[in-house]
Amino acid sequence: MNSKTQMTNDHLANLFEEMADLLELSGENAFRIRAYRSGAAAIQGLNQPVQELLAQGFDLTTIDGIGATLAEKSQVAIETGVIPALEKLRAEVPTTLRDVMRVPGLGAKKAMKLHQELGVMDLPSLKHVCLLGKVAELKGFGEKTQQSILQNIDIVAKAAERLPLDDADRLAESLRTHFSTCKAIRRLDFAGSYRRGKETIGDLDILVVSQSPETVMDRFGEHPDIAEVLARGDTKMSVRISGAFQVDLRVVEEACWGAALQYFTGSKEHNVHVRSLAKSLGLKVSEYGVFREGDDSMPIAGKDEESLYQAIGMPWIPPELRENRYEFQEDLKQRLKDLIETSDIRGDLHMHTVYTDGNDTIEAMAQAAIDRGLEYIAITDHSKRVSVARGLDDQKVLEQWAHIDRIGPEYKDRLLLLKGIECDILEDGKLDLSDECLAQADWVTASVHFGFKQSRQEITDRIIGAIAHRSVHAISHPSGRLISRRPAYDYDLTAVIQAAKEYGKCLEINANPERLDLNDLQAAAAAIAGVTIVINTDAHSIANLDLMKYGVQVARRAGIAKKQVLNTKTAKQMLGWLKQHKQPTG
DNA sequence: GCCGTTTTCGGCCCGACTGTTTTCAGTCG
Repeated sequence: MNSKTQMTNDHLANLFEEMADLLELSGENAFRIRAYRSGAAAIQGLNQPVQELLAQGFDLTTIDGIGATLAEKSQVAIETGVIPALEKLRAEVPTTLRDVMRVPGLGAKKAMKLHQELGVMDLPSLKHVCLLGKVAELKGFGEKTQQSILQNIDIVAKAAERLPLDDADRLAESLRTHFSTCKAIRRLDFAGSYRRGKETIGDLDILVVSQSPETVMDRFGEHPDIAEVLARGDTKMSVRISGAFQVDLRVVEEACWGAALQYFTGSKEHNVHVRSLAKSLGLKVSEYGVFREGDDSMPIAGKDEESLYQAIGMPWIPPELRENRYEFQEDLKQRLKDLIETSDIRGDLHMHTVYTDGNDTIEAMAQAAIDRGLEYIAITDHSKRVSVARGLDDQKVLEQWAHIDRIGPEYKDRLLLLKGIECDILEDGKLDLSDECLAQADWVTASVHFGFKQSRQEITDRIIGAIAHRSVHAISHPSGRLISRRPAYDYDLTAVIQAAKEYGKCLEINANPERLDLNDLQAAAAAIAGVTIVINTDAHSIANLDLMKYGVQVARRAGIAKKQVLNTKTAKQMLGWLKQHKQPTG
């Protein structure tokens, strides 16, 4: 990597994660390993690239979890593209052993033992020695371990797959229904990253109150999608459902429901902080409750989450914020008071109809919006460059807007119907429709759908050019990523944010679970800079209008307040905003 | 390796489960 190439925060964090893995394989001190992992997490949690921070002379050691060593290594990594200590480790420990230690049931110690005793280098050579029966002969291993490795080795790659939020919702619903007939259950909820609203879910955690864990686990085992029971104890059971997805069940006593829910909701980093905080107050927090140090007999809190947080001097923290990012900062109380909720949303400013690639008519979308309690929507079909979607040219979009003008009065007092367009930002930086046409729109959101391979500068210039255009109100799905399918194009988000701020334009959180674009960190950066956020479904059908909650979850995770989101305005306020942002023509 | 209204040294969250042990290490979350 040369100095002109960007070193993203993800890339830098990955280097530290690799350091941690290789140190772990080398048998290093566990706390040193943890330091690299939390350093990686801290970097991933930043909403501005480290490269930019360094260029501004920012002191990285002011970041929690980054000390002198990691700051120094970050600087070197960004300047040279490599970390010398990591290069040295790579020469000593095969980096492919990282896959081996990810096989369920194996860890660093066992992976290293397999390497040293049997010459295992990677997953294929691991499979080979298992099939030869050599693993079972190793001290500390056995027949069962060998069998489990063989069973699990092929799902290592698949296990990396994470469920999008809507799929996770469907699975959770199916499980809830499955358990609804189980009378032994007094209380049931989902915890983990699902409850925190992370953009993808790695596994699902179910928490249950019951006097009869046996009955609940038996019922769990009857779910038709279960491929394998991974573990079953007195209170805890783990299964793998079809594919590689894992679901964990934990049965707890009513008295420690809150402590257990808090614990299993995580994040791990949040919990470490909570427990440290407790410890500093002479308390101990576990999934069984809050205890006075040295006295495990009687919990002083933990029946519900509120009491747990109260015991450590904190207000209840919404799950979306539990990432050890902003929730322990001074301004928490104000932040909680203002935090956006799905019920704050009054309009949706990005959706498609049968005019292009949507499934439903304008009238159907309008009625569905009314049914969902929205006060206004903008119809924003594609412009002509998106030919696969039969995008609209000047003439066709004017026809559509005439259609909206005709039917608009029918919805008077029920729904404000805005004439909008999702206008492509072309490869040459121009917009896909004429200025005269765009000037007649109520709402213009601009998007990049093509030319993803252009240079960072070119794409950045295209987006900023659109932001500067007098008819444009917002940029949709600003990064262009599709989760698990396509990375974001290379562009300068910081510059885009600055331009949006300067021109008073909005940046979108696209609520489609495949996009969630901006993501939580990017949205936080935009909001902190003072950019107005708009949360839209990008619906291509009536049903898609229900995706709004996923976009709101992103905003909540970003700590965004109701007032920072454009479409929390009432219809009247929205009209006022549009009038105010109408640029003089000519 | 990080961090500090008890600490610049000496801590670092805590418990369940499995497989291999004969009292526990490793793994997982």
